[in-house]
Amino acid sequence: MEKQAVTIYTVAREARVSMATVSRVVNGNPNVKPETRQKVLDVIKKLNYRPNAVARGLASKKTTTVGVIIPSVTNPYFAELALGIDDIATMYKYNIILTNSDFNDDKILKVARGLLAKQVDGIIFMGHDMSAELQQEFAASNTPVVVAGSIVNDDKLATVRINYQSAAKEATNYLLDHNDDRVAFVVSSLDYSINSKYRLAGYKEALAEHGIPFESKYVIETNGDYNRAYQQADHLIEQGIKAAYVSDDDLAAGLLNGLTDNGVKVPDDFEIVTSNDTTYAKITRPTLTSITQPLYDIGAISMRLLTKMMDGEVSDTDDVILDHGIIERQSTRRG
Amino acid sequence: MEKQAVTIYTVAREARVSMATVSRVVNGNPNVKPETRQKVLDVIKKLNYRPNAVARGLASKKTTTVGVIIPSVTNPYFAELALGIDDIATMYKYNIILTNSDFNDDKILKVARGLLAKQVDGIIFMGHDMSAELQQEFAASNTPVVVAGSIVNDDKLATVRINYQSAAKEATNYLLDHNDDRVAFVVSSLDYSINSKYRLAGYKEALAEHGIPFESKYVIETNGDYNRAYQQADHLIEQGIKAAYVSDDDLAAGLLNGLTDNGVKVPDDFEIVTSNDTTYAKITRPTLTSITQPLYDIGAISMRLLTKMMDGEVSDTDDVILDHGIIERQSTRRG
DNA sequence: ATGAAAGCGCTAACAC
DNA sequence: GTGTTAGCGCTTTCAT
Repeated sequence: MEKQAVTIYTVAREARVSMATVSRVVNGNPNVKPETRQKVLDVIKKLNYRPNAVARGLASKKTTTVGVIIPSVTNPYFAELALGIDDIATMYKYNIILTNSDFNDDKILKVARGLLAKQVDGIIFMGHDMSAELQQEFAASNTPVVVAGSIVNDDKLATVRINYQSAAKEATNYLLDHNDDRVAFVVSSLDYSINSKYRLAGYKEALAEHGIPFESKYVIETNGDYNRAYQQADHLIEQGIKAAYVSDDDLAAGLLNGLTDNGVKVPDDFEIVTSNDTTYAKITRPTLTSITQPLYDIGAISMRLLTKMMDGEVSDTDDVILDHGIIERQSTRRG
Repeated sequence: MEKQAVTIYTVAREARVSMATVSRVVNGNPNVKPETRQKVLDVIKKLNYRPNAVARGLASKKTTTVGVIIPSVTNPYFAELALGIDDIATMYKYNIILTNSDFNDDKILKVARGLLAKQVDGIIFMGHDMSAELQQEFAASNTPVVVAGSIVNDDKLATVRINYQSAAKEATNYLLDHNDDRVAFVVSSLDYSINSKYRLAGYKEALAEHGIPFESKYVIETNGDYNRAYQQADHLIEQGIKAAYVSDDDLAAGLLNGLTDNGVKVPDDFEIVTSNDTTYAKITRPTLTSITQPLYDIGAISMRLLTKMMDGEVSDTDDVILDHGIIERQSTRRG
């Protein structure tokens, strides 16, 4: 079991210096005479010495590791956010402990505690709302946390995102402008404040601007992913719905395919605008008109913000709101 | 900076026992009198004590963390493998350090070294081949490694996968049986032995069985992902190709959409069989006929095998070969 | 059943 | 510029 046969001490002896000097060399501390440094470097190479990050973490109280809580790696929205997170983390030499939360509060709490036990230097949280226990856990830990790509029920946490309310409003308006007066609001769940509070408000604003009364039967909760949305397609048809603003590309793809497979022509007989402009929006046929948002950047900026917080460079936790837009594709009619 | 104000020592003093006893309680060691255990438990709860995993890792030389090297989280093939890995890891109480490798050898080497420095107990490697340095790094570390969902140029490593050669052969035969005598072999890169050695061999076998000579112009390397395959569609058309066996769903989706957008009817004028049966194969229209393989299980079994290796329960590293099949969808003609 | 004490491999004062 | 010396918070013999 001599997994770590060669330690800083071995190197020190072999190079005839103290372990402190070896430590300085390894950490790039300038207070080392060039010759000494070279001598140590030679021994390190010769012995193939590798610093033990665990020991270092214990001594320095920094693990250069951040925890990332993600609902699902198979959802392209979160996967694309993760890409930006990962790149910046790599750039700043942080490792990432990635934990799937499945949108399950119990699991989230468990993984969060695990992350804290591992002494991560910071946490990126992806997900739509937090249990009271989780909020408390984060607050008590005084470990920096940033919420990426969502807005949650805890305004003490920094978030990096777009303005979901105005995005939803614009998407709905776009549909309403096409003389679709029966526009549905399709979301995974109204339990998330991002949907029930912000997107829904945007949807209602657009309705109001067009003088169309809000009808709750046009609010659809899929309570699931692609397949659930697929199955609900005929339900929407029965309701006489002619268009939909959808909160997630996964759902939009499901709805689209469900409609198509039921003989409904998109966009001629039904229009769809989705929210995240992920690969799903480009792979489907017809392609999906979508809110555009800089997914990669949201991830990247979240991570960058976190590095600043971990370095104590930033105290205020103002939200970072990025610009969004809308891109017209084939799931909506022109003009 | 009293991040860890309460340590095992704090608990010990408060409970009027030694830290050894607290350690026993925390670790479920039976050699503790019930009353003592309860007393300690009470103090732990009262102080909200949480064991420091870093200190524990240093003392025990086990981090209960495994490293996962993944080419890309946004590729559904790897994302679906990751799902199985994650579930079993959670079940066995391991955390996962997830590192994106982008199929880049330098980056892979760096992340692998980072993982080893962090003293991970084991590594799951996803990717198609390994540099000599990486192989050496793994060999020298005596950290258990299992390769998930591929076959690589290092037969000392345990792998969990399907038989790629016979899968490719069956897919090609399926196409050839439809009287498509101009069947292309489309892969990302022949630099990977999974493609150049195994899948290509299967493709050639099928050709031989049908008495069709192998022509290298029917071998297409995309050197890229969805978009690259999309762009190559017209090139395939020009070559007079009528069908294709594709090594990755990402590429198959790109090819399909490229063909469709160029006015080529799939499956009437062109047939496609893809390899991984991921969500992509179900989301496209037409849907994609595909080799089927238990992606989730491959991930899960890889992780389970790794736990056994980490526990020293297993020494031999025989490959685990799972069954594959083929599912007919809309990208091929019936009969 | 419990405690004392010696590390695990490293960082970080502090001294010279 | 370099060495000495305490820890970091925990596990793990070894006694008792």
